[in-house]
Amino acid sequence: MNIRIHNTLSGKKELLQPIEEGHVKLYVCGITSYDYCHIGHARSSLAFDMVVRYLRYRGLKVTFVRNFTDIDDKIIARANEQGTSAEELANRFIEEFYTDMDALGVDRPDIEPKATEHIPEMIALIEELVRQDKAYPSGGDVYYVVDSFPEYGKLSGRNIEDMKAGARIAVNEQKRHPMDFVLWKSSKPGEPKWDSPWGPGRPGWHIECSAMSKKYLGETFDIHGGGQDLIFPHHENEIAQSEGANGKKFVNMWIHHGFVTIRDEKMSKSLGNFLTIRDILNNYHPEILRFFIFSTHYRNPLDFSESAMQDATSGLERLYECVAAIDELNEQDTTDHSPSILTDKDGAKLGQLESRFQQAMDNDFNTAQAQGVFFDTVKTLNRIRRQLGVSPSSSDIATLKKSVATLRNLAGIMGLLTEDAKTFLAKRKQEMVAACDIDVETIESLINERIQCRKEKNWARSDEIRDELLAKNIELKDGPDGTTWVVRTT
RNA sequence: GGCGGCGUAGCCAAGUGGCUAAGGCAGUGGUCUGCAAAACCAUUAUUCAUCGGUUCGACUCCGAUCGCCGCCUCCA
Repeated sequence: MNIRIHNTLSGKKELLQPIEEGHVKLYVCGITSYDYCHIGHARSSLAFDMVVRYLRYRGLKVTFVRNFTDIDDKIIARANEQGTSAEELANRFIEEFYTDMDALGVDRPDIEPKATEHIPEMIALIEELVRQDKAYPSGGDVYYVVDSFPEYGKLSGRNIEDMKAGARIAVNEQKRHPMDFVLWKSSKPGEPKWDSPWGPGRPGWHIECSAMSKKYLGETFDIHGGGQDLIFPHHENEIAQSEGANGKKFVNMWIHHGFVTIRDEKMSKSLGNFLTIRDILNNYHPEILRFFIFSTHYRNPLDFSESAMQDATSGLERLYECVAAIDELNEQDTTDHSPSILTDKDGAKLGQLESRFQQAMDNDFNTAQAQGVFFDTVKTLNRIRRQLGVSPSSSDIATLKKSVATLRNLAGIMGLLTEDAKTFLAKRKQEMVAACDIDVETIESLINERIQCRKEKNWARSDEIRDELLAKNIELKDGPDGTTWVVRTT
């Protein structure tokens, strides 16, 4: 096995070599639960869902931990706005998160720890840092001594002096050094609080991941992931905390995915270009969103637009059309006597489907390239299917069916082609007809009228019917087995 | 200002120094069709932002320039 992953720490692709043979330990930073999830969260969940599925498909055992940040300033502020408790608000949006994840078909991680359920572990870690003089209490808060960790900045490629020069850090009287960051925050009246050796308060944001990853995956583990915006300061601070306290390397490989943009700008509420997962799923099938997200490599920015989603729709339908057509081939109609029409080249192409897929995915989970392999295969399958005679060779049919089974299996790693193809297409068609100004009965009666006209060679009326339907976005297709119709998508 | 990334056909998007620069959408020609559509076949980048350098050989490595984006404050 030769899985190579881009490691943010080194800036290079490195061979995945789990510390424990055959067992990958993965920690991903989950959501802060104070609002509905947006399409960027969807990308994160889907990317790591794909990573885990692929590693398991490759025969590795994966322990996947993804946390919930269920206590922090934003949660407290939002709870106050809504006249509710931080706990109630956080739990409500965790439920909403699960609703979205289930709709997207994202598998649950093995362990989903919540920050509020690991306060003792965090306090223990902070105490250890204080004991080693790598942290100091100050006015009820506890701060990390950035100067105690010479490698501070190694993940994000910056150094303490440069950052001080950046001067975007507000001066805080409590801190000895402006880059020192908070491990424990004293609570103001009315805020949620836990007892600690430094008085009542709550944990700082970064400490939870250090504490929980240590508890569930150990002091050193294989992969830590998240969005690119977490590199600094979140992950940088996690490294400082964990390596400072444990005296060991924290994480071997760091995976960071890119952003989703809208009109080439990062989504933000102030710009009003903010789209939630449920906004998208109201208009698009979850597999279309998955197809779109996996059409670009996970580290690249991904620009959301209606037209990009339309492309994704066309692409996914093309895959499903191919699968549906081959599903429909009847093995009863075959004969062992007919010669195979497969060329050596066709056979080779189909035979290489899985290895080409693996080659793409082994190379830093290149889903875009893997999708290319799917389409390449579909092209071959379509061509062969089209060339089949009335009584095709049973071995050819078997080859087609086997290829489709493989295709489905591999696409399933990205959560694609998971539905029955015929059902998927029929459902799509139904939804689209609903959006048209015409019903199925009318369409079919017009088609029947047209069939009659065509028999009588009344082309004028025949074309008139076709144009009439086309005006309502219904497109007719005259095939050897009669006339079928589709809803036009433009 | 510091750090990181990106710039490949009309659009989207792969490309792990050397074999034909994947694939999708759109376009064009053909097969099919009464004519179409769909499907299938063929075709569409002598060239990878620009300029230099390393090399027998660079889209791929190095440097500079231009343009775009992100992080440096909560952020997927």
